[in-house]
Amino acid sequence: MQKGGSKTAGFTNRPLRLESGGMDLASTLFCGQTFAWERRPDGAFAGVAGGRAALCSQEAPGAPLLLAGGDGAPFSQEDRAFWRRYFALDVDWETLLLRFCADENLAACVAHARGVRVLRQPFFDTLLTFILSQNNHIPRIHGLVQRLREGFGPLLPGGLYGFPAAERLAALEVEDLACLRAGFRAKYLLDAARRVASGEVSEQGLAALPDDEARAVLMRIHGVGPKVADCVLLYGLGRQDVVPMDVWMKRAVEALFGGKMPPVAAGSAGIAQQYVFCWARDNLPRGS
DNA sequence: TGCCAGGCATCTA
DNA sequence: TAGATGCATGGC
Repeated sequence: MQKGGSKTAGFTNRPLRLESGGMDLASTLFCGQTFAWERRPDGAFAGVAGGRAALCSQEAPGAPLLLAGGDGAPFSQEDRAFWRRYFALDVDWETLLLRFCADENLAACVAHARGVRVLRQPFFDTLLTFILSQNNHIPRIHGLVQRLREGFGPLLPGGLYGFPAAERLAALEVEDLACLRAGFRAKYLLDAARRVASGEVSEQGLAALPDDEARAVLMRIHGVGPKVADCVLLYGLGRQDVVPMDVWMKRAVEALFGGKMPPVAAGSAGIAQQYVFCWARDNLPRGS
């Protein structure tokens, strides 16, 4: 993105500047917690969240974020509040990281990925994404999410497609999703959409429940097990004390901590796991 | 060309 | 109730 006014195709309005609080934008967007962003040739990142599209760039890790929207209008206060919340810019990360660094091994993970932040993603977007992630490669998850958005999501200003609404998906049949090439996951998407569209599962309802009960409600959805439920709780509902243990995290925890995580500050175990994950992905050989 | 992926549902003993 | 197996597809 060019300074002083984005001219990147489709994103034409005046950039919104947000202090990043030490965030490394590229690491954050590509550490495996979201599949809704793509890097453009000019180095900026185009992505969608909650029915909004944005082009986001950063001069260097830790520098302010510059966001451009696609409708040509200035960002509203509501937009500003949305993106600040999405990027978790209201969190005191330095204090949190200091707490993590009380443990020697976890400190090594934090040092490896200090600029990674846990995003606050929209609930339904996150649910769809992690249903698609099961038993899948990260590159393929990207492709599935992209086909889902482009096939069934709304066209947003800037030329990107948002995630489809639950009501839109709920009206479809499995055959309608054949274009996704999602395999057995297609019926899981529809079951999730129908339960959300009917109100049986809602962000507000889950927010009112303790972790265990919220997890149980999510696992009523066909295709949602403990791992997907925990990822939705962590990334989509801001339950930062849940601990999603995927393969790489498990390997890293075994390699670093002898099979169990060190004690971390209450309310932040999930975030600590994200740092462990980044370390594992970059330090452990595939298939180990 | 074959293995296997950031799981889960279903079957079977 | 725990362990084994199948699932669709495509990256590597």
